[in-house]
Amino acid sequence: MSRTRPLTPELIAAAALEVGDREGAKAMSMRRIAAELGCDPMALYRHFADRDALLDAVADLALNDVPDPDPAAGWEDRLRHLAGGIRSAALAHPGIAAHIAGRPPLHGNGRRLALAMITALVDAGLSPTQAIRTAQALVAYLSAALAMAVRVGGDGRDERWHHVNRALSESAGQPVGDALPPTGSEEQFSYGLRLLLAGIRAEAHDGRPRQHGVTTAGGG
Amino acid sequence: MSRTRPLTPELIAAAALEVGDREGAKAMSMRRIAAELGCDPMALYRHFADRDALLDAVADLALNDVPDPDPAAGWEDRLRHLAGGIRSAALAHPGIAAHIAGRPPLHGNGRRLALAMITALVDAGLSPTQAIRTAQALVAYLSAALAMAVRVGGDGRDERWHHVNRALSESAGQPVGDALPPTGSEEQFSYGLRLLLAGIRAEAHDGRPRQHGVTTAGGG
DNA sequence: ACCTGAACACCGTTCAAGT
DNA sequence: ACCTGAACACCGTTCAAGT
Repeated sequence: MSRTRPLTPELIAAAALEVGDREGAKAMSMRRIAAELGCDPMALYRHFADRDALLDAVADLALNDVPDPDPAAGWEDRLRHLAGGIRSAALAHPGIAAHIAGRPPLHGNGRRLALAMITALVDAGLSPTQAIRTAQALVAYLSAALAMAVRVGGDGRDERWHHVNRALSESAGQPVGDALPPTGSEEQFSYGLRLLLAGIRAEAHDGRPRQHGVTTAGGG
Repeated sequence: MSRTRPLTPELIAAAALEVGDREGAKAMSMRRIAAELGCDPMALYRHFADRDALLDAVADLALNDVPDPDPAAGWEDRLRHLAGGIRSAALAHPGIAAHIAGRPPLHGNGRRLALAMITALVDAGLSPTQAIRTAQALVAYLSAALAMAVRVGGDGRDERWHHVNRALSESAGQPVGDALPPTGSEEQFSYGLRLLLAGIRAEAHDGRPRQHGVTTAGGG
């Protein structure tokens, strides 16, 4: 296509993302991406060490759309907005969602968002060390929850998580049926996030002079 | 090797797990597994619909070693033992850990362990619906945390998560350095689990007549 | 010196040919 | 009827040959 411009990492990542959005995660092959750009597959290796490095860049590009949280908002709201924004990005680019997942937020947007999380956690009252550990736990949860969400909602080909709900609810002694929000839903996602936020509140109160009670005052 | 026996799903899964343990996740190809068994690659398709189905069986086999928790123990200890057991299984079979991760616990050991989780959560005071939603959140956290742990500890080839700690702690304003337990460590894993357990306690108390206080009485 | 593309060593899976 | 393996349509990456 754009054989005029001189082929930057950004151009390559954008082409790869488009291929992924259009044809799914495993269509993002070096050969397929090169074809999209109208260049030799080997030309990509001049800008990325290997396929893994290229996918890092694609995952980061997909996070461009996630805004920084409003600094005036409370720490819980900021974390919720970050999580929601990352969820939206993952659902907007299901092809790359699994990669957003597993990759360490070393550069660019990943780093930006991880730092925003840590800032919010420090504001919650955690020490820097606690904040980083907590951010890692949050990233872990987000990763897998979004991978599940995309699998289920993506193109409908993986309904197996729905079966889990059904099978488990039967075995649990009570037929829960449709009362249970489907795996990958916004509601299921927020539920897990709420558990973590409650845990963070507890952690924050532990290291400080005891507040007057366990409360949800800061929450939304 | 064992060309005598008639090639069951179990035999195939065992051979695949051995290949994965010995040569890593991406060595578990249909062709390589067939070679290990001394049979035609196509013979595997008589027992599994496709590679994905075979890997489901391998992931489940890897969970054979995870024991049921002591039913006499408190619900928190049971959850901790389940999480610890799954962590051990993942570290014992790093080749398959990423697959233990993403797969719905529909059958066999996955289902067994998911039910044990749900039972513990119901004993914690959650409704069946809450218990299932919480179990999904726990599975999400376990998945990604173990995938990280294996990536870092596996064969040393992915140290990037360590760099995250270093980079983030610098940016967070304070050099945290070695005070921070490494990503993938037992300590980091337990920290995230602790956050979730605290969240579960809060959730359990919400729906019921208020206990006399927030306590860790049931914990270890 | 830089770039290219043929070649290497693989894949998962289909399907027609063998027993 | 059952099983086999050649063949199809791909991979990521190396490396020697071209400009």
